[in-house]
Amino acid sequence: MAATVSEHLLDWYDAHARDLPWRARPGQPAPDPYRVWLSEVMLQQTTVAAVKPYFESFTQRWPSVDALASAPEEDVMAAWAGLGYYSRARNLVKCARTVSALGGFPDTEAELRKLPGLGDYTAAAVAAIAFGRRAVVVDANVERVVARLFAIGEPLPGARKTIRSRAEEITPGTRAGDFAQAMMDLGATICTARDPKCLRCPLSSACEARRNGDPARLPVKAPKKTRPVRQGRAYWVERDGAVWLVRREGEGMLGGMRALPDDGWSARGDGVAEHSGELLGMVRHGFTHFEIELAIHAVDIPLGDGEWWPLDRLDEAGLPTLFAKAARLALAK
DNA sequence: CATCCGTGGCG
DNA sequence: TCGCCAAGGAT
Repeated sequence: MAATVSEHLLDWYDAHARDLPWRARPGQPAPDPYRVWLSEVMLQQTTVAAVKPYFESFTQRWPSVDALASAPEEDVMAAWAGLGYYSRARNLVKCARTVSALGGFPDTEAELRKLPGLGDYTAAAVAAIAFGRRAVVVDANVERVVARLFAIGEPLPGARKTIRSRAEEITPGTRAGDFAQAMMDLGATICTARDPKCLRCPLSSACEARRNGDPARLPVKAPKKTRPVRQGRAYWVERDGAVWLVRREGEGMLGGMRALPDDGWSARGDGVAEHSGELLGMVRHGFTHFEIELAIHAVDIPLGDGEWWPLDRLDEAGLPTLFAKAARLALAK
């Protein structure tokens, strides 16, 4: 019966696969491992719609892993600005340089897993999609589909072991890459979190949750904590058509990204001393585990270690969204 | 195992 | 309007 699930799903995929820029077109040879890897990293916790324009610009600017490996890190960080989870961009550069030095991507799941930024999911996905390996690819889509297919009521994250074992059982020996992408397409378009479209699902007849009557209930998740609201200040220092920008250090919040000087609200210990100046306005922004209310103050003297950035090229600075909002506010005054 | 780490869209 | 959610990884 396990074979039946993958066969139904692959048939459905052959007819309904989404046409995505990182996928090989029908008739083309296997997809370029560089493009598979790049897309998989960009897609970590990020929607297809958000990734598309970044994937296009990255592959145009850096067509190969060697090209990316040769790029200055700050150029890559700036190009990543707005996509979020900036440790991905830091690891992207590290990984590209490692792979370039190796002469290419390793072609096994175990070797891929050793590269920076590739965890269990991405190593399995690249091994299966780019190299045709049989690998068990488990992301949030697969977790949802499998939890419903087998009516696994145990809440996440405790259910992960059970889900992985069920996913292993239905993963076919060949076309594991297509199978993985089919599961993700199914999860993204049919077996969605809020409103599963069971009437169009190729697996509906095998689905235990549907038989039980309430597939949308699964998978069960632990309740989330409410996000606290932090307050902070950022400083707008403008002189001769330029603004003073710093580059945030380290691996923490927005690490490696250009930014306005701030008072250390993100608790990284490298904020500048509190200054007062005209209050230009407030910016509110939500992060994963807290919200920030940022007061934007105009100040006359440059603060901290930074550089003057021409205002007419500010969009090229690569400011993360919080500071892009702050800049928009300041420039509108 | 829990926490940290962005962002934008959707119901 | 707002909580939830997305092709997770590192520590």
